[in-house]
Amino acid sequence: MTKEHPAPSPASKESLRLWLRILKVQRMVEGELRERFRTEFDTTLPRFDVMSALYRYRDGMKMSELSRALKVSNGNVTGIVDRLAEDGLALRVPVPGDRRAAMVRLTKRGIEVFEAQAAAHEVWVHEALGGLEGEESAMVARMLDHALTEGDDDAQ
Amino acid sequence: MTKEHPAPSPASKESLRLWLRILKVQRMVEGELRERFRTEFDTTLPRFDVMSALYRYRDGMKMSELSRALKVSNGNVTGIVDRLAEDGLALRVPVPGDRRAAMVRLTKRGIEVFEAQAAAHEVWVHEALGGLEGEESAMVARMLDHALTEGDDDAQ
DNA sequence: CCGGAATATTTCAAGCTTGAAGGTTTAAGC
DNA sequence: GCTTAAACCTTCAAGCTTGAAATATTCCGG
Repeated sequence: MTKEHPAPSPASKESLRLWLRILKVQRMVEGELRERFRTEFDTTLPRFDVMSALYRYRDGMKMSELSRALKVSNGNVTGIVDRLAEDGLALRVPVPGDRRAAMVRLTKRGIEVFEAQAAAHEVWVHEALGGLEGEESAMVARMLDHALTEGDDDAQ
Repeated sequence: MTKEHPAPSPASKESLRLWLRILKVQRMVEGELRERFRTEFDTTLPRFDVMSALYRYRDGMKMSELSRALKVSNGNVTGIVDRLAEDGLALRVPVPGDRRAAMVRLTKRGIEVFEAQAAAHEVWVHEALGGLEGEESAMVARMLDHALTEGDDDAQ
């Protein structure tokens, strides 16, 4: 019996399989969340992400801080904040000592709206990912972190 | 079936943490891949995805099959295939018995180009996710699958 | 054969995303 | 003080994405 394994199935194949799995889960969950946010709150995931950051930093963030925190481009944040401001959920406040910068913060209504959305979001995520028991869930999270320790330079 | 509801530190928090971890890995890897595809092949991930499907189905796919396989909207595929066709990488072929439908397939050059891209893609993914040894990688993949068995109806 | 339902695809508006370019304002070196 | 660099933000073009509406074609019951 010749033990002739076809193509030594290199480690890169295993990584590829993992990557496709991650992508599949991500797309499925994100699709679910997008649909829910759209129909139940008439909003989008990017808006929720921005509001989430602003909720954590109640005193406000500069546009640049926001884009760094969310790891999206500068120009991207501009448009999203524009729309949040139009809807009265966020607000641009001039920075006293610096006429270039602007602080962004949630309005009172923005805070209320976000809290409702965040509660629903947590439930939705759990519904989508509930297939893992607490211990497994934590383990997967840990291993995922470990997966990109190589080549990752700004862990958070 | 397994309906637990621990009050203090609910399981949903654990799911949320896992979700954020998945998102972080996905964004990091996808960002890396996008940058590489852009600079080294002057293409995009969505284009690569479409070509990948067409490479698997050498005889061609209908637009609707394509959008179902990639799990993206109908209208989405139209634009991507348009651009691939403009670049001479893909081709629309009329279906004999049905004047509504069109088969899409890679051109000879499309096949060559895709093979080069796919080889690089595999390496890039491994570089990005290489932090896990083969066995761990397989385990995470398995658990991720399990994570959404609840509520998942079209596994593939 | 006719008319409506189903299928296949495109078009469209709105929003997200990036990378690059532009415009201000501030900081730093000399 | 002046000049140059840096920091901050916006604008822009191109592409992706969705959901909904519009076309076109085929299928099917009667």
